[in-house]
Amino acid sequence: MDIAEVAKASGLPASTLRFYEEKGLIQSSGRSGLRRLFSANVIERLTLIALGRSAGFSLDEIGEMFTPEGPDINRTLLLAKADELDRKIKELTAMRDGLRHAAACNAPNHFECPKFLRLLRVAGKNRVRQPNKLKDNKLKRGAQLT
Amino acid sequence: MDIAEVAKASGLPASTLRFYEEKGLIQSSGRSGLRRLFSANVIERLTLIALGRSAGFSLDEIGEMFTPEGPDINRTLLLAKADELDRKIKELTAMRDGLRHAAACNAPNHFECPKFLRLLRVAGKNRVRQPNKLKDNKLKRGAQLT
DNA sequence: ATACAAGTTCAAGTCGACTTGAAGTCAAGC
DNA sequence: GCTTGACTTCAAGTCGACTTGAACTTGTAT
Repeated sequence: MDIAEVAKASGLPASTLRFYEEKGLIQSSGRSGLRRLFSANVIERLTLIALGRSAGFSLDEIGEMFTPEGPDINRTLLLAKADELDRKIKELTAMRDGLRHAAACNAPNHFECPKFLRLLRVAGKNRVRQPNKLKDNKLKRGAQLT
Repeated sequence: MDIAEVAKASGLPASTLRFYEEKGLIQSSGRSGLRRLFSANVIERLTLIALGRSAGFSLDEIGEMFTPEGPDINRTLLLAKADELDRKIKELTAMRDGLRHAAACNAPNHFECPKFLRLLRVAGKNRVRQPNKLKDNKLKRGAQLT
């Protein structure tokens, strides 16, 4: 298949496919002149990648999942991610309930409402993006598995 | 309080506090020379912001929530976000089950396993980041409320 | 009075996942 | 034989949420 066919079949723009190839997530089976040729199984691979993305994996993590030979899967990583999802689900559930409560509650100040305060405690655990400084720090990916 | 106290109390770096002020999310109550002075209620405000972030709001959305006068809350937006969380929770749950299954299942190829295929369908709905092109498009924020 | 730690501003950098643009290559149809 | 349109490469741009750096000012302790 040429890149346009893959694009159509996968729903991804050609630019993304080139980008994924460059990152080593997929590979083209050859060239016809300059043009990439893909074998049909790249579609499966892309589906797996989409799955990974929507489960919250980064492209690098997904890259690590495909074992050196063949598109197999790192079970440990999978289970770790499942546990992570479990935690996130719990948090989001509390968050959702909290939001609904906040919308309904008419305490003059939400900080006086015990339900709201409980919500804040949950929210606190769920911090988003800040560790920018540990860069060449090495443990980054290892740390969460301890 | 000066910025260092707020930083310590909130757990946020001073740079973030300045950034939030510039974005209009918090305000300093005055200056002592050059230095910002904050009143204690900025902590509540920051807590609310943290809450919003961890519920998945962008800083701009959070900005919209604080009604012009006083740190009150836009209930419609809150409920809409709660519904959104509901959807995400369902997806993540399916995803988590799917991951656990994928780790356990030893079909030679996951694409032959009906459970896995069902998972893929769910994953498909949960697309991450691509609409970069609708920029001056106007409806962006309005669209999700229709 | 002077040092200096801690504040300030403003511009630029970072991170991940792509997208966009410019400039070039090439197979196929007229 | 020449245009055309789909492909190619490579560099640079984008988006959100901050962080970092350089150059500067100031309150406080000595």
